[in-house]
Amino acid sequence: MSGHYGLLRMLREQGYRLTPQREMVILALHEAEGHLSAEEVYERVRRQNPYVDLSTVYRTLELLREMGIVSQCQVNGPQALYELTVRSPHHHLVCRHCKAVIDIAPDDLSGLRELLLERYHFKADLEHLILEGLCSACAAQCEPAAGRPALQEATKPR
Amino acid sequence: MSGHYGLLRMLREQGYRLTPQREMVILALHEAEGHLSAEEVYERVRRQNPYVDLSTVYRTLELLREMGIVSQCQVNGPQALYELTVRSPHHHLVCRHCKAVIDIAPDDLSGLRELLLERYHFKADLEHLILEGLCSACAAQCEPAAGRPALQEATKPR
DNA sequence: GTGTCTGCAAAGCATTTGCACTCCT
DNA sequence: AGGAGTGCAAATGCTTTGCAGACAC
Repeated sequence: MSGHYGLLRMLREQGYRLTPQREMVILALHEAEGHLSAEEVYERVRRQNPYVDLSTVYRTLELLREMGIVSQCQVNGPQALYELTVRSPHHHLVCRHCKAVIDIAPDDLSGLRELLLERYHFKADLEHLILEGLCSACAAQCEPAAGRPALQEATKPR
Repeated sequence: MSGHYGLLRMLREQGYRLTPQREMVILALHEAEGHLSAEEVYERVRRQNPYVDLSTVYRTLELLREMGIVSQCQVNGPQALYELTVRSPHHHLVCRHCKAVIDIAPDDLSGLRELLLERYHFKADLEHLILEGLCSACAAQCEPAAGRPALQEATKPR
């Protein structure tokens, strides 16, 4: 797919109005590299037209999500992140301690996908996977010894 | 595993204080069948001691989450849900079409765990994994042809 | 005794909503 | 013309935080 015009047409075809605000939101998502928060979409839209309101951005993102044009995910914290669903697959490892996000290659999950397909005949949607755990730094800091679930050294009580 | 006493001991061993509030939070989670929201933990704790504060529940849940005793997930809406990680390991494949839940063996994920550890030095918490996708029946039924899940027919503009 | 932990109250943040006006169709 | 869509402002809901006092150690 070349541009965002197809997405704009989809709005029309489904009976929604094609407003400048909606076009700017779609364009912002289209030009973005990765995920954007509602606030980030808002900022990008504002550069084009400072009179657009944040609530309009939220309403538009919700509309696009319902239509399946946009996917929404919660990576860290309360803030939802949005992205065009036409984007290529990507996966994240999120450290439960320092909150770092590590991107991993899609190929690293192909083994799991095949295993689930062969053994359970299950077609897993691994297009947008988020796995929690400990990054190397936090693991070294928290689990110098072998213990299964536990932290060994006291992380300093706050 | 008999009770929640081991978890209480873990707090002590890691240098945290063992308070009645923390004990009640752990007990509430231990007695719960599945996931609980912070508010639900709060209500259960309140039945034992009406003077406990909601903020204490939040602080305790955050502490337990950092320690890996509790897992946190966002299922629907903004509200986070909590659960003891010892409940696990339970892995599920959830069909996005028929909602069927398929349990899978923990061993099936050991390959992925090792891969993430070797390649990214990331200690993944795979104790409680939920993967979405299509079960064999629905896959045959729904996607004989192309990939993307199609958009629905025009939902009526509100 | 010491410093962590708690209750209380208030703030913070992301998101939603009511309403009158705008403007796409 | 008419109603979907918007801007504005205020509200909502969940979660966090500052602080003084309480209590586990």
